[in-house]
Amino acid sequence: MKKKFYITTPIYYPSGKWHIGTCYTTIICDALARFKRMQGYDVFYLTGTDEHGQKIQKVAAAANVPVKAYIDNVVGELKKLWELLDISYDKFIRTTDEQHEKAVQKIFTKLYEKGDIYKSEYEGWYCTPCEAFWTKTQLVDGKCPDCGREVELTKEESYFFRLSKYQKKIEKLIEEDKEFLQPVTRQNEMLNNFIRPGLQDLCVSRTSFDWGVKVPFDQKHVVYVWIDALVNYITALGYASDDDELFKKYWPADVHLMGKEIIRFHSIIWPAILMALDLPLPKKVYGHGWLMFNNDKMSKSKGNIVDPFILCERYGVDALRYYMLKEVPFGQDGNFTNEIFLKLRNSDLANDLGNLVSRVTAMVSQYFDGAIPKPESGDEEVDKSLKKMAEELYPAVVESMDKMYVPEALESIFKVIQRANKYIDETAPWTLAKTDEGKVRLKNVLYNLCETIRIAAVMLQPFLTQTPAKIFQKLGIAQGELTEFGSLKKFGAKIYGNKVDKGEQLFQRIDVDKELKVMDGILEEQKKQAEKAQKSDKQKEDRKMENTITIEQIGIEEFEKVQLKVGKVVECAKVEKADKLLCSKIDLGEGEPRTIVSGIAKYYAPEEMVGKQVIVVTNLKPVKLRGIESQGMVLCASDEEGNLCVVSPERAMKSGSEVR
RNA sequence: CGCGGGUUGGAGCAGUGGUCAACUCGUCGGGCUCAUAACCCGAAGAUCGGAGGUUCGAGUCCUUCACCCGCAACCA
Repeated sequence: MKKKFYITTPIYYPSGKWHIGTCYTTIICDALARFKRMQGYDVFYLTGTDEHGQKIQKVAAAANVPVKAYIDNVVGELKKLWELLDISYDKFIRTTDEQHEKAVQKIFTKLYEKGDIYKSEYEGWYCTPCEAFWTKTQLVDGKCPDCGREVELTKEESYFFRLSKYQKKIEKLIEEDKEFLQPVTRQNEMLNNFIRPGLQDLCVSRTSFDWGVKVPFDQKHVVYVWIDALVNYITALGYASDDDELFKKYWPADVHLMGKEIIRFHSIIWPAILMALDLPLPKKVYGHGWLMFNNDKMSKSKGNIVDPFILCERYGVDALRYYMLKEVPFGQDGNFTNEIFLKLRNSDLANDLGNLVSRVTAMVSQYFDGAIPKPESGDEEVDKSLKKMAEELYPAVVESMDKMYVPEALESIFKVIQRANKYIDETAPWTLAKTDEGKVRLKNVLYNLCETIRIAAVMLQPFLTQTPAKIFQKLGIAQGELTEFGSLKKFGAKIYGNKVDKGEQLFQRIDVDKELKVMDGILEEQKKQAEKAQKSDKQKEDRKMENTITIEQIGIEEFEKVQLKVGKVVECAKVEKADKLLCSKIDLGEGEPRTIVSGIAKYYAPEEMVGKQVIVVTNLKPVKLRGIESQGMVLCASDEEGNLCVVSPERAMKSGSEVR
């Protein structure tokens, strides 16, 4: 029986437009999946979308579209994107699939019956600002241990997963199974930051929104993301359904691949859920780095997203796939810039690979009338060296791929391509062609080159989806035995006699400077559109808010409850161990200046604050922030990107002046 | 001292005690003319963040300082 290989991407959240960062994980998984398939594994490659939750509900409401219709549209685009990028997934799961929803309910019920999910009734102390529940023993002086504020006996009942129960087992798992969480640097991060300090039971239901899977035995609750989303990896295989053949066959997963931001959930919560279900754990959770754009985190609001559709249309799918697979050091953050993208496409794909194929096919046409010659004489040293490299390529790539070092695998392949280019210089076919004796030798040379190209093309198939087929076509090779890994064991496939077809260039060279300007133009256009869209979204959202949530109108007497005064900052210092906090002493004309902590350290230096007049809410309940009691609040304006600006009186006023 | 990572030629990076500090891009020079102004060869360019220490010997180990970046915390 074939060995199985089950690989997954995370399920993506369809709250907006898809961009190049979305493609990264998926392309890597695709390359791994294709590689394993070619190796003869029985591969199951899963991807999909996580479609529940409050945010989706809101976004859809803002767009004034029924939730499901909204999602269907976005998911449709995602599927188009995967088609464009030749993603060979075996299943696309949506958490709104009936099978998934039913299975989630069964899983939830099972965990509940087992006692690993319990209802927290009236014994949870809830800190509203922290959105956190605490047990009585966790409270400090009856207050939130996090922020020191009052907590309330919550009226919102919730279901909890007993994550704490699995703490020891999770700790042991990560400490002992070094293969489980990769790269290793994440292991300590998880252990020190999350596991050892103690795992708290996890709230796994909500009543605050209803776009989700209903808790079967308590309809006003909706299953929250942890369970709903994570279990997709098993429900997609039919776990807890009538037909669990796939589950029996493929579980446990061989690799869950994801971005580093969600490692925590996959390495802690997910195994705990599986333990609770008495199921085997995935063999590996691999967190890769992020793809940065011009060294900036990809963000939609900045409008700096490269549209993959445009990139593929202009430069080809393979160029994009190549970039993703080759340029980003695995496990680390990578950078995407248009310039590097274009340069890499030129140097590797056009110059090395494309040009090699071009020059070789040209010579076969010119010297042998288009038929690949059969070698007649023995090998010389150069031949041996070339052949050796070509023959050693497959094992080398396997080794890299087993470690998931995709860039390294591609590097090996391109080493061979470069070696072939060098081989042409060393053998100088154009000189050989001039004499009869040389022509005999020339047969060997050109055959060796064609065969090397064939080998490289076979190896490239998991990574590039268009180019290898084009190369085979140029060499007159039909898809079949000679395009499979099995044909790589020895150099010398029977391709002589094949008619080559020079045809079109594989990759047209690009004038980088010129093209960069074009791309800047496109980006500029996108930015404008993004801004426009944001504005109209905002408007829609605002309108919606008015209709539904309606900000409560207040009378003047309510406003007067808030006491605002002008104050002057007399002292200001950074709060230790806090990035965002400044602690100021503010004179409010009360004799003693007040101590007020504000989250503006990112925008103001302490010395810059001293002497400034600010508006202070003076009758706010004091609150402890990082151990300092803050006796009020400094008013600030903030935009949607979070930029802050303190509000000052337009002219200097006496400290303590009232503001109304 | 919350946890972790980083600081190596113009850029990006490899290198966990011992030959000339590797590779890619860029720069400069040369070769070739089959090919997509491409390909091949060669050269220049690094006191390996600072200081101290261990050692016969350190980019590599230890101490310390500085700066950068994640994660966590924090934003009344």
